[in-house]
Amino acid sequence: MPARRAPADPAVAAGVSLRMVARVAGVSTATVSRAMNTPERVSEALRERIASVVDRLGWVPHGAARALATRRTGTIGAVFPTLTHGDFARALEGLQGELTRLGYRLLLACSEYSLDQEYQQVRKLVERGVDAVLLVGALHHPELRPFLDRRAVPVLDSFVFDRDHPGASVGPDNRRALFRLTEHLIALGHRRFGVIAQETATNDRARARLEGIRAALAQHSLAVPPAHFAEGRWTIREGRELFRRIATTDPAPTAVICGNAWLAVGAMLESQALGIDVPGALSIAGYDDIEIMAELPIPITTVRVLSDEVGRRAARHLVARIEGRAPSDAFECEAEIVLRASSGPAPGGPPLPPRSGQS
Amino acid sequence: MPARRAPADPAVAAGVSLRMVARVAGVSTATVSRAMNTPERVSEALRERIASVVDRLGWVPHGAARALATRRTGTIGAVFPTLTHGDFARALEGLQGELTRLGYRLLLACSEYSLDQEYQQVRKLVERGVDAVLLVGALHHPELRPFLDRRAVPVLDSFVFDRDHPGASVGPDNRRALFRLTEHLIALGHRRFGVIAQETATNDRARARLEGIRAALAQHSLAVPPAHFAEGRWTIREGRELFRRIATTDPAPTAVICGNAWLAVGAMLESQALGIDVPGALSIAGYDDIEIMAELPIPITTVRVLSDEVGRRAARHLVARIEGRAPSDAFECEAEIVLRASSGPAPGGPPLPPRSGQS
DNA sequence: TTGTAAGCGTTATCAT
DNA sequence: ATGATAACGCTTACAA
Repeated sequence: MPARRAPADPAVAAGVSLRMVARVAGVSTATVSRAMNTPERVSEALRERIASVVDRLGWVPHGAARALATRRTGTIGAVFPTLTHGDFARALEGLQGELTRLGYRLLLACSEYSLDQEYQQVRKLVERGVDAVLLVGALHHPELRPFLDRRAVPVLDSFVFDRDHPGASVGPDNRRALFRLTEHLIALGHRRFGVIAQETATNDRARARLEGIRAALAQHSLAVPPAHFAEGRWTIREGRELFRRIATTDPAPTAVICGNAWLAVGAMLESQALGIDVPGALSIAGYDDIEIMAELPIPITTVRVLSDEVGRRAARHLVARIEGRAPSDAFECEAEIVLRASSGPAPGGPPLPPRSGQS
Repeated sequence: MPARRAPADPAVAAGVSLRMVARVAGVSTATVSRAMNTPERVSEALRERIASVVDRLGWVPHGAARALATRRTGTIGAVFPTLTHGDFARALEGLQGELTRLGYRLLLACSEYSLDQEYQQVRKLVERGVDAVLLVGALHHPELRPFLDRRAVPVLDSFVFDRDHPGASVGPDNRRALFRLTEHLIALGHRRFGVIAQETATNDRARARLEGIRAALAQHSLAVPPAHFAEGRWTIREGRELFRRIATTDPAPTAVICGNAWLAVGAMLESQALGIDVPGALSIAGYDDIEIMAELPIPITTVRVLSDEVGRRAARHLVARIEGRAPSDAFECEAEIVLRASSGPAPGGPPLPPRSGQS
C-alpha cells in the first residue's frame, strides 16, 4: 500500500504520540524529540524522514507532557483589573502579540479590581503552570509576593513606575505625570482646581495620580476643596454627573482634571451641554489618550500613555527573566502631556503664551 | 519540634509534590489525590490531616502532571481578531468571568483578522492542550475544522448566527439585524442610502451586515450607488473621512449606515463639523452600542449587541460540551435596534410617526 | 549521530 | 476506606 498523500488520516491524528512517530519513522523517541527541539543534532536524512512522518500523521506535541518533563510551559499569566478599559485592552493586545512573537502563550484572568480575586487568580495561574506573571499596579494581596517568590515565579507590576517600588515594574510614573500636568495648568494662571478621580480605594495608580496633583498644588499653597473633588467609576455618564456637580459650584473651578479618559470625555460633553465656555471659562484635562479625545469638537488635553508599549515591554521583560537573562528591574514608559484646545489660560489670568483663551 | 505555624516554609514550597504531601501525612499518593478530587471517598480524619499538611507545605497541584494523567487541562482557548475593539473586549471579559466561575482558565490569542494567523494560533492552543476553542466568525482556514475535528476538540463560532451555518455558533444574526434597521429607515422615507462598511475581505460579520442592508434595499428596488459606498478600518478618523466623501456628493444620501460604532461616531462628528443637519437633512445609524453613542449631543441610532452575553454563553456552551452535555448547536443573541436622535424621517419624506425631524 | 531508559507529578485501576 | 502501581507523552542524561 503506497504512502497516503492525505495530510493526516482522520482516524489516526487523534491519538498520535511521539512514540508513534518514532515507530513509523523507524527511530527512537529521543531522536524524534531531538529532531523537533534541536534539529542541528540530527542528521539531515533522519530529520527529513521524521518531518514527513510528523506531517503525515498530523502529530501535535503534547504540551502537558512536555511541561512535565521540562518544568516549563511556555505560558505566561496576566491578571488585569478589567479588559473593557481601553488602556488595558491595548496593553493586552501588545502583550499578546509580543508573546506570540517570542513563542509564548498567554493565560488571561481578571481581578475586577479586587486584591483577593487577583491573588486567587494568580494561584490558579501558577497551578496551571505559568512561567511568569504580569500584574497591574503595585498594590497586591500580602500573600501574593511570598507565594510567587517561594516558587521562583517571576512577577512584573505594570502601569506603575516608582523608583522606590520594590521589584520589577513597567509603566508610566503616574504621580510625576499628573504633577507636571498640574504645574502646567498652574502656570496658565489656574488657582481653583477641580478633580474627578477614579476610585482610589483599590487602585494605586489612581491614588498616585491624585498625589501628583495635590503635590503640585501644595507647592503653590493650593489645594482641592471638598466641593471640587469627586471620585467615580470610569464611565462617561459618571464623568458628566460629577463634572456637573463640581462645575456648578460657586465659585466654580477654572480647571478640572479627570482621572481617566472616559471621565474626561464625560466632563467635556457635560460642559458643552451646560454651555460652559471651554477653555475660556474652564479648562478640562484628562488622563490616557484615546482616539475620541482628539476628535471631539473641542479636543481634550491629556496624558498619553503608550499602553501597547507597556504590554510589549512587559512581555520582553518577563521572557528575558524566564530564559535566565536579567533585564533591569524597571522601565519607565513615556507619559507625554498632549496639549489640546480644552485647556488654556485661566479666565483673567496672566497673559501667558497666547492661546485661544477668550476670557 | 512543634508544628510550625508559618503557612508555608519558604525553603520547602518550591518543590513540594503530592508524593511529599503523602509521605508527610503518612498516607499513599492515591489517598491524597482522592482527598483533593473526591473528598467524599476519604475518611474525615485523613481528609483533615491531609488538608493541614497541604496547607503547611504550601502544596499547589502541578497542572501539567494532572493534565497528562487526565487528558484534560481545564483550559479553553479563544482567538479574537483584535482585543482593542470594544465588543470583543466586552465579550472577552464575559467569557473570562464565566469561565472562572465554571472553574476553567482562558488561553487567549489574536488573529489580527488573518485566517492564517487564526489557524496557527489554534494549532498552538491545541498543542498547549486546550479542551475547547472559541473563534470569531464563521469563516476560517480550510484546514482548521478538520484539524480540530480530528482531535475531537469542540469549537464554537461567535458573533455569528446563521441557521444554515454548519456547526455551533453564538451571536447575533448580523444580516437580519441590518436588514431590519434598513427597513426601518426605508419606512421613514429614505431612498438614497450611503454605507460605510468595515472591510469585508476577511470579515464575514461585516459582509453579512452589508448583505442585510442590500437585501432590504433590493426589496424596494433600491441600491447603494458606488459614490455612496465606502469600506474602511474601524476608527473614528476613518469614519470622518469616509463620511465626508459620501455626504458631500450631489445628490447626497439622506441616510448613512455605518458598519460599526467607531465609524458611526466619526460620521456623526464629521456631520457636525460640516454643519449638516442631523437628522433633519441626513440620518446616521451605526452598529454596536458603546456608551459614547448615547452620550454625544446627538445620540446615535444603532444595533445593540450584548457582547458580554455572547462571551458568557460561549463559555457555558463550550464547558457543557467538554463535560459531555450536549447543548443546542446555536444560540441567537438578541440584536436590538436602538432608535436615537440621529435618525429620523427623510427630508421631504412622508409624514410618518412624528419625530424631531426639521425638514 | 543515535538509542536506552529514567524520570517529571498526577490519576486511576486494581487489590486489599 | 486505603494502598500499590501502571500509565500519561515527552525530555534528557548517559551509553553506544
